[in-house]
Amino acid sequence: MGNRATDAIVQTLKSKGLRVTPQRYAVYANLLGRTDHPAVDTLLADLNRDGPVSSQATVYSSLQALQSVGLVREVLLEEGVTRYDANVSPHHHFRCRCCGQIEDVAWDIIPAPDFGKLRPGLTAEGYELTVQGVCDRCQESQV
Amino acid sequence: MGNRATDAIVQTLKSKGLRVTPQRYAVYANLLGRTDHPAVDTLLADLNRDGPVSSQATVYSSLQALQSVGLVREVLLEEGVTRYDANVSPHHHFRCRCCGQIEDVAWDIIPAPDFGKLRPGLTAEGYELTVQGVCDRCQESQV
DNA sequence: CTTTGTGCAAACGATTTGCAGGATG
DNA sequence: CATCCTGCAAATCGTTTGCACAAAG
Repeated sequence: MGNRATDAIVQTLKSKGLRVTPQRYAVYANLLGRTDHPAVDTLLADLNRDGPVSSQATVYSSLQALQSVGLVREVLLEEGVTRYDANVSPHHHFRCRCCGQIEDVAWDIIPAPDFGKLRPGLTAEGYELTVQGVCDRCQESQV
Repeated sequence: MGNRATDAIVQTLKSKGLRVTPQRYAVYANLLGRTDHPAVDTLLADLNRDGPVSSQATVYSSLQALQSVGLVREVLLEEGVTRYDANVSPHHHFRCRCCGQIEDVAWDIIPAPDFGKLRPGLTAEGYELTVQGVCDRCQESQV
């Protein structure tokens, strides 16, 4: 196809020193196109929906490669599963306690923490907020 | 021994409708006595330091029972491990990126989030901040 | 052509489960 | 004494690893 978006992804991967393979490309492109921070099994199923694209082990290794160059980050909000996010700019997360769905929350929902209140000796480097609640879909089905 | 602290723990367990067993008591008492939010293997090793007190499966089931009545909560800050916390009053967490150590952070390090900035449809019920950084011990050993 | 990635299957570690015997209320 | 808990071992689930073959630069 050679369209702009495709090229941009290829360039990004190359600029980070990653070899561009169909599998790695597919993982990154898929993650960029969604904001629900999928776990590996979800991601893999989506990739292979129309014919085989990648294997489980390769998805794990692709994610590790992408993560090591800062194109992808892990999101830990659920027991037993690691989710992945291609949005590496700072943001918070909302998690629905019914369906487990996760979505992004604007960075300015809180001001910067007052790190002066940390115990002396601790050096803060970053922070992230997790909001728990109920999403609209679950709210309806509950009533 | 029948001292005050012991009785208080027994009363707490009973008041929540939990049967008081030596194993369950040991798990809860141990968690109450520490603030490092141990994982199950750590907790189990500590319990059985001086002779056998409980088994792995029982620790898991005790934690589940304690959690279901709100005496204990899970803490998810690390890949692959679930940690447990007997401090159920609201507080945030600090995690050292070097040693993985976790400690509590005062609730008032941030003001309440501006939930008006959430996407319409989301109902917030709670929130929690995670601060990442380096602890004093790691800072020294790094230099 | 040299290096790195892929994919299969086996290995692994944390957690869960089935079940027989034992303790609790 | 009926109910629930314990502990062992086997099962499960997400993730990692070893290795032979294939692809990328």
